[in-house]
Amino acid sequence: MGPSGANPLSSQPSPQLLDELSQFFRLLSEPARLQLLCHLKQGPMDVASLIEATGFSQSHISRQLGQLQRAGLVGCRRDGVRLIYEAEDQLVHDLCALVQTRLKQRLETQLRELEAV
Amino acid sequence: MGPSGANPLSSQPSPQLLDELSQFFRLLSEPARLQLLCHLKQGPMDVASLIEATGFSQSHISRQLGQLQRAGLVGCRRDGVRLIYEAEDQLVHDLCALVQTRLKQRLETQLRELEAV
DNA sequence: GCTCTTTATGCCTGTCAGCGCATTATGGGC
DNA sequence: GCCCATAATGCGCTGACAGGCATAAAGAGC
Repeated sequence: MGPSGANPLSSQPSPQLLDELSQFFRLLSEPARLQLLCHLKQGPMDVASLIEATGFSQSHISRQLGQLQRAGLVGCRRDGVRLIYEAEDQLVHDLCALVQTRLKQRLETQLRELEAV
Repeated sequence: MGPSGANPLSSQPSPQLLDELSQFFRLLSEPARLQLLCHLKQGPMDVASLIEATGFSQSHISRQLGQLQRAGLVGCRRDGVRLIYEAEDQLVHDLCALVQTRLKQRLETQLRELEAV
């Protein structure tokens, strides 16, 4: 492909794209949010359960869920007086799996190098 | 699979894993680092070129490259007096491509919803 | 309508990391 | 050996954001 190829990341991506990508990754860079996503992956949960499961304050949970919702990673519906949140995107799980595999490989490599000495 | 299944992300991941995952994503949550990675994807580059390409200070570039190197995302070799850095991991590109596809889908969905009104 | 529960938000503080400047350390070339 | 170019680090400033507390908003049930 040429120097101005259409393939997005082959040439230098625009600052906007860089920003959006980094903002997305930023969402996943916080253990608390990742934890919420992991809990929601088990199935829809109401806020009270998330508070109990994580130990965070209600305001904190609410803010983090708000961020995740604005990014489209979670959705919510009402059940009576409660809000039931649920994960809406398989992508996060896939990303985590990829990264986890890599972390594992890296550790194994380091282990082998240690043994080689 | 059972409640304590071996499949890592199906049950609740350990705090350590959560931390490592989030730390990895944190690396990608900074436009400057993402930009460096994108430049290096084009091929190995020396630091001076990276400084010129990005406009960041030498100290900043050095620090960011240090972080990326410790994470194994870039490597470097000497060429005379200069250090030539290069991307060492395809994973970042794959992750960015996945996220970019999702961002695109999301925008298209929003567009359709607007048109539907 | 009012009340009570649940969720969202305003405010505050502490912490952390980006970023540049100035300096030090490192390593090639003479 | 010394000098010079290049990269790394100490320092300080600043902005962003996590996180809790207190309060406001929203909505179900009466």
